[in-house]
Amino acid sequence: MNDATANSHAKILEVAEALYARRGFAGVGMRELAEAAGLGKSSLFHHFRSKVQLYLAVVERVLARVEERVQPILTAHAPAAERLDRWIDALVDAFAEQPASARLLLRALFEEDEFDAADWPEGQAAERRLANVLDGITRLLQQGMRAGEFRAASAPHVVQTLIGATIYHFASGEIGERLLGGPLLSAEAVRARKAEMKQFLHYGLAARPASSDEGGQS
Amino acid sequence: MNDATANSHAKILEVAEALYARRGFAGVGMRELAEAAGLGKSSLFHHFRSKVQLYLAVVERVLARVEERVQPILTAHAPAAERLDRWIDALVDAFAEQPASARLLLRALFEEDEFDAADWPEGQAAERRLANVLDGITRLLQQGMRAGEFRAASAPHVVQTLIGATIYHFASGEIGERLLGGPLLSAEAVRARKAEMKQFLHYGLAARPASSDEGGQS
DNA sequence: TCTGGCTCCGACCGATCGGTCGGGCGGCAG
DNA sequence: CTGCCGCCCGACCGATCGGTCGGAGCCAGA
Repeated sequence: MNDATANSHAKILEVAEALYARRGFAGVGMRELAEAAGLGKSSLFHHFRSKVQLYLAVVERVLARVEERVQPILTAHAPAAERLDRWIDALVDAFAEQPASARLLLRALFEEDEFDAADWPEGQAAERRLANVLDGITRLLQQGMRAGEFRAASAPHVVQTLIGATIYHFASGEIGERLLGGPLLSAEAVRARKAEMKQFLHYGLAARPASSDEGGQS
Repeated sequence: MNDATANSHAKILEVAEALYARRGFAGVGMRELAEAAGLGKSSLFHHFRSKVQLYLAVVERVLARVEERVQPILTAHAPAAERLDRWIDALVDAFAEQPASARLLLRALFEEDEFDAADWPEGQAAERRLANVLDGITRLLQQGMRAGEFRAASAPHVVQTLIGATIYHFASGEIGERLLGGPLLSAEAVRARKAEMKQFLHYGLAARPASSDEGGQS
């Protein structure tokens, strides 16, 4: 694979990521995509066997970037609670730097059955990456619960909310800014988001049972 | 409009909501939709002028259901903090009862430019509903801040996270259940979610700056 | 200079897209 | 019974869909 090939390949992925993030898999045609990449439509099929393969490659690339940021933290030498803090930092950073990723990922998570079972012979690469990330954070939670750092009952709940809120936040675009009354991506906003997430984390994971209203009020 | 017409109309909207929620606007064709509704394709165009109009009608119906649940609470006689609690309850209930709504709404929020500016002459009904809901919660926040019930700086942030996390949660389907290790929609899960959201709310809006980790632990 | 292998392209394929058209059918007012 | 009107349909339209094919241009090794 020489430079020209690699360049076209990368250019296609780049352009495709932007377009798929904006209008989704079904909403973007190969013609439009080719034109945006400065190629003929046939050339796309030289680099990727089919539209589905191209889309999966795009999703996989996004997940790979996230994984690369987030996964090394899991094995660090530190208490689970601190690793979880850093994990959140990394996740927020990853999305803040490339907000299109958040949109694409949000769509992709809900498009599973947009072409399910079909073609897609061994496109599991993307799925494997997603499973890696989810399994990683799940294991981290279990470690924290075993070590008594987290409240067992609500840990998955809290992290689920955390991930959802983060992805949603950076994907929300103008709607989010309208409610927020300010920019989503300024350095300050990113810092504020990290702080908010960590507060939520510590509150949700470490606080006393606090299950609504019964509690051991002796 | 006699009964038969009304029935077809409603049936179409119902079927369309389910399909659009699963595969998005561009992913569902009028043929498929007609077949699912038990009609000929031409008949769809008798009830709705175009595909875009049908889609907007579906989105508007979803937003109307949410608005209907959520809006009356704003004018109740109660402290802002309590109204916000009830607002969250209503939002969670609305999505929990019809989880397809959450998916559709999540997609719709990010599909604005899927057909932007185009056809769509006066389809603002959906947009108006959305603006109503967002303005309503924004006003409630302002009331709470003026009354000193909320911390002014972070209120919009917190509510943005709240809405995002709630929609994401109920839209997340199997991916969410995988991370959670259990069902999303059981009565217990819904209760737990409400509790979690309210905790987050009170912590985020009312607590002291709460710089992470000091705490009274002697 | 010839040759094999790449990257790329224009032209073309059958299928499907959103949308239109003319008419069939049934109930209801006259 | 007749005429009209609202609901529905099959057949059809041009445009676009994802994908294929044969070859043009180019560079490397002989």
